[in-house]
Amino acid sequence: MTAIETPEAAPAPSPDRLHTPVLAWFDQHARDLPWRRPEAGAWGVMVSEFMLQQTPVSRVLPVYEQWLARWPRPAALAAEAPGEAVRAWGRLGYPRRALRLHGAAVAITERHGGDVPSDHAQLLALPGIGEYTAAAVASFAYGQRHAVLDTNVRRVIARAVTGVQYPPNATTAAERRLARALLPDDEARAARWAAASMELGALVCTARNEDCGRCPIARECAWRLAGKPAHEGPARRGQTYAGTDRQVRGKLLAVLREAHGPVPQAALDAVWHEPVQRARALDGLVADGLVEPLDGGRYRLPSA
DNA sequence: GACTCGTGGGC
DNA sequence: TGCCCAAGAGT
Repeated sequence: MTAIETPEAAPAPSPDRLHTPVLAWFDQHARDLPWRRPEAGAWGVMVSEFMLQQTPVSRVLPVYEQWLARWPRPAALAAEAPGEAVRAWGRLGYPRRALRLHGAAVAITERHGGDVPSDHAQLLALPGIGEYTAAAVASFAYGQRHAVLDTNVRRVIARAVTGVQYPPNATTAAERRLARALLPDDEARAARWAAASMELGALVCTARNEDCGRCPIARECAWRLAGKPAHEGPARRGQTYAGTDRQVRGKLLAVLREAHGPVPQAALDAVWHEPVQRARALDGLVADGLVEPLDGGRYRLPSA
């Protein structure tokens, strides 16, 4: 019978064949980021993780430095008005993160004696900390063994192991299982692997224009061995922005951030022409606790 | 699960 | 130039 050459899925590489090259690559190419230095401590790691949610490193760097200089410990931030956190957040985006980081600092001060907890469940219970951030802090700050599944790691696993270009839209149980199975047994090595696989996704195995020529596991990569087939299925949801409530909220909050005191309604009305959407956006900011209404139609960042 | 929630830079 | 993306969390 005639053998027909059909594209066949490459076998998934064993974990050991991935760990050593990726860890060696990380030794040589890891960026020197301030939150990776020993003096950052768990608080520095935690602050960086909040800021890095959906935000590029280059934009986080300056804000991170100012933040840690001003609030070197959770208790220092907890003693401030939440509006100060929102103001210091600047233009990082998603300002509810600032509010949650402040709330987490308050909770750490009240419940944990001012020290960032090392326990995964206690981290997860803090505002603004979800599955990823809890694992990241426990792993990066405390050297624990956790699957740290961020967008970079998910993409690396999707390609190197599963053999597809992109991971699913939302994290699946299968991905969690796979990530756990890939974790080195040794705790310190597992923590190192978490950081290394994330860095590989950030620097080499990027969403677009991946650089397989610099990839330490190119020879093991199931996706590359399969001929790098294009992503199948529905396109991932694009994020529209222009004209949305988010844009209006951003404009409103920018005015309040830059004003050091109550702002009259008229100053807010000036940033968006359409009154219904403008009012809805402002209501949303108030409901979120990002804006505090005062008497006389004035507004300011939250004082408490 | 589907949506919302900012901002800016790279291609 | 527009579109895509960036260390997610909460509802």
